Amino acid sequence: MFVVSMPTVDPPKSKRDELLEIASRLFYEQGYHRTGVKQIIDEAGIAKGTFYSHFKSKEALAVAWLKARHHTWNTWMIDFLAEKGGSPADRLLAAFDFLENWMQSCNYRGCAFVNTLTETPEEDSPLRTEIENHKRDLLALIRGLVAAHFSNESEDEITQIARTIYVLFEGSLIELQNFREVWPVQAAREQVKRLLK
Amino acid sequence: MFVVSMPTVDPPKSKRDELLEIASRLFYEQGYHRTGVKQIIDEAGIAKGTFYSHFKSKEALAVAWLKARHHTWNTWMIDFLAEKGGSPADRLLAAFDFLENWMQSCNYRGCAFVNTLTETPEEDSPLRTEIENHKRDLLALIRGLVAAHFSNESEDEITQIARTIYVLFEGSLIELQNFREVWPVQAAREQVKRLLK
Amino acid sequence: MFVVSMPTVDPPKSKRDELLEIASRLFYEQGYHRTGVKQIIDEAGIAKGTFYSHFKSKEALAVAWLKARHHTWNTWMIDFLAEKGGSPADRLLAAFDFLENWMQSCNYRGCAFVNTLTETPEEDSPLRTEIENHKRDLLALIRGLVAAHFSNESEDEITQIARTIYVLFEGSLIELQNFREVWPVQAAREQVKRLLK
Amino acid sequence: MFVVSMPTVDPPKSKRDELLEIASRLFYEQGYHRTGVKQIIDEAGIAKGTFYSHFKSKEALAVAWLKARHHTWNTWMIDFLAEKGGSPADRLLAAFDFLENWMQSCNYRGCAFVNTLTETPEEDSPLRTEIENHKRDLLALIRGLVAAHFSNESEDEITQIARTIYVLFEGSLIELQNFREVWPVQAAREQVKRLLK
DNA sequence: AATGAATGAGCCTTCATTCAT
DNA sequence: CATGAATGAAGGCTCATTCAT
Repeated sequence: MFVVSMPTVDPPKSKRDELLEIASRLFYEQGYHRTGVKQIIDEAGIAKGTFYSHFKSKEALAVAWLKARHHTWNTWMIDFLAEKGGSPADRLLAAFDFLENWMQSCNYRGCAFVNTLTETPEEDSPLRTEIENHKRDLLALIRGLVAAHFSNESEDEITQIARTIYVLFEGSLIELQNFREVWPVQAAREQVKRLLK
Repeated sequence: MFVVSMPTVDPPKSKRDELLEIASRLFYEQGYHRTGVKQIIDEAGIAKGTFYSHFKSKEALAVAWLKARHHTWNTWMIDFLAEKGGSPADRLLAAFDFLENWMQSCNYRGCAFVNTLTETPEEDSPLRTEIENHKRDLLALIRGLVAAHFSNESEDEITQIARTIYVLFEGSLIELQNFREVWPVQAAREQVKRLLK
Repeated sequence: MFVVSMPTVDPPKSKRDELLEIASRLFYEQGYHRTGVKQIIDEAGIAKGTFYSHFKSKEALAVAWLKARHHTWNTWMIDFLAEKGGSPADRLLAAFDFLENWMQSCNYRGCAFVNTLTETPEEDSPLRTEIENHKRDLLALIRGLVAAHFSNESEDEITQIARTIYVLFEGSLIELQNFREVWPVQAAREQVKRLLK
Repeated sequence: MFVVSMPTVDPPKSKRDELLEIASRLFYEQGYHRTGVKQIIDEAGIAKGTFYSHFKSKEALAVAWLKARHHTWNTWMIDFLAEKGGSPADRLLAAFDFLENWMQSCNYRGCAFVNTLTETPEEDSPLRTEIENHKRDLLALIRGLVAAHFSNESEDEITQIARTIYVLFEGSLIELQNFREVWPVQAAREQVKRLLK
């Protein structure tokens, strides 16, 4: 069975990449605010100043993290969908399998973007921009698959269905985190199945 | 039109209540970790020691906050449903109207419980217990209305539908926070409408 | 074999006595500065104000503690000497047996008076007065036994021997605390044995 | 006459050394617990953060203090013995002269190691390790001189005598601190004189 | 007597960032 | 590029004591 797990990465080429990799792990596992610059540089074995020669601030690092994670996560999921499906409908359902598998990996801490969103009240924060972009792309991905599935439906109808699936996806994401049980994603997937008939 | 907004409260009877009120506002607006004890006591105009004679720790205060908010929020929503609906189905739909109204109130920062969840990786935190309790109660509320609507369906079917609606509710909650646009809740409500037919 | 241990005390008659008893235990086990008034009143189950109606300050409580301990400890040791000895010389040696037994009781934390001395740099502190009194009395006790043993020696000679034994006693006290081994007191006792020949 | 006093030190090379020097003085004069990090940094004229870039904790600073003092104090005493004596026996007696001189220096506050011992009930504290090491070395120093003096005695006998002298030394140390009078060390020295005959 | 809220200075430690070297 | 000392506000929390009730 295909198991969702972060692909192991090659040894990072640069100090910057190494910092990014360390920060990615810590930001995800502990959250943005709970992770201090000190911890990052300690784990990287570099000096304070070096850190700031690579990133102008902790926030800038977090932006880089979200940008990178956007790419990684998308690749990760799209590869999973390709592995599983089949038809657009199969792929849409596979997105929820992806979620279920991910949640069952030991370190599941929810969605990095949602977690960062709730930690960031300021609407004009650059972090919020990354988060919105990521989620818009996810919605667009879903919409693409819905459009391929329902080739005869109106644009509006397709948008509506895509949004519904998206909301189900996001709701699953957060409730898996809350309850650490699989029923939220299973309920969501069943509903999507019905939607795609 | 009925507008969702926190009912104004009477002048607090005790310093403890005042602290709780101030903390509630700050925790909600800024998040748990971004709000310092210093800020709370400054706004309350009291000394550090006084704070700790009322609450044994910042975390204990946050637990008290979530417990109180659980009650306030439930009352708030249940009153809204009573105002609007009618039938159990109407009430279920009204829950999403509630969400839409709430989101349009100027200070919407999402769900206090979800926000605190993502700030709290430790699964054994007392905060997590409050969060889970709150969400379980919300799910139970929804399930009660679904059961009243579908009196002929099996228990399993009712559970399944309730869970779906719950996931749609939670997904709306978070996406309203992300996009500050109403479409997520509208898509969710439309889906619920279909589910209840 | 006779074992040194604090005699169990009757249930305290007054709140004051109870406070004193609790504080005695905590001051001895944790030291004077490490023991807070809060901990004392918590263990006593009384309010802050009540504490200060019984003792005008934490220092006053400590003075009361040392005064009481002076009496308790003296009784404790003198009873032990009476049990053991015999001749004045036997009693002097028994003082070191007393030390050895005491040290082997699980909670040995050294001499309360010496510990408080080292925690109290201010020479004019009321605590220092109690400490000095206690030690002067101990020296006097030893001198009395030495005088009884060496009835033909000059006053000066007796004083000199008493002081030597006293210094050996004090040195044992502190080194038992440091090494948690019995050799310091055994070496001291052997020396006293020779001195008394 | 040779007077015992801390040799004046060159202007410290580094901030770290300066901090250590200031802390050494304060820890000795006021005790470990009564000396706050705040006071240390105020006297050093540096910021809080700077302190913690040099020492990871107050306890780590205290360990550094005891390590340095171990070295300083040993040098101090050994130099004194070299200055005075002569034969091993002379040196052993000179150790008590050292004590007497030291005590008469205005700031005598007893032995830093003994003082810290009584402030530190936790047997597994890193401070306790330093204290034990220091005292073991002192005992070894005494034993070396005793062995040189009594070249014909058995190892056991030498150990026994060394321990006795050590206990006399420690007893003097603490009683000089208690009474601020010279008789304890004089009594001890007389006894040592007899022991070495 | 007894309560416990109130004080405010103090506790040790961490924060993100800067800058001279 | 890299270092790491320096900043100073802020982190959560405890201290001994007072005082109105």
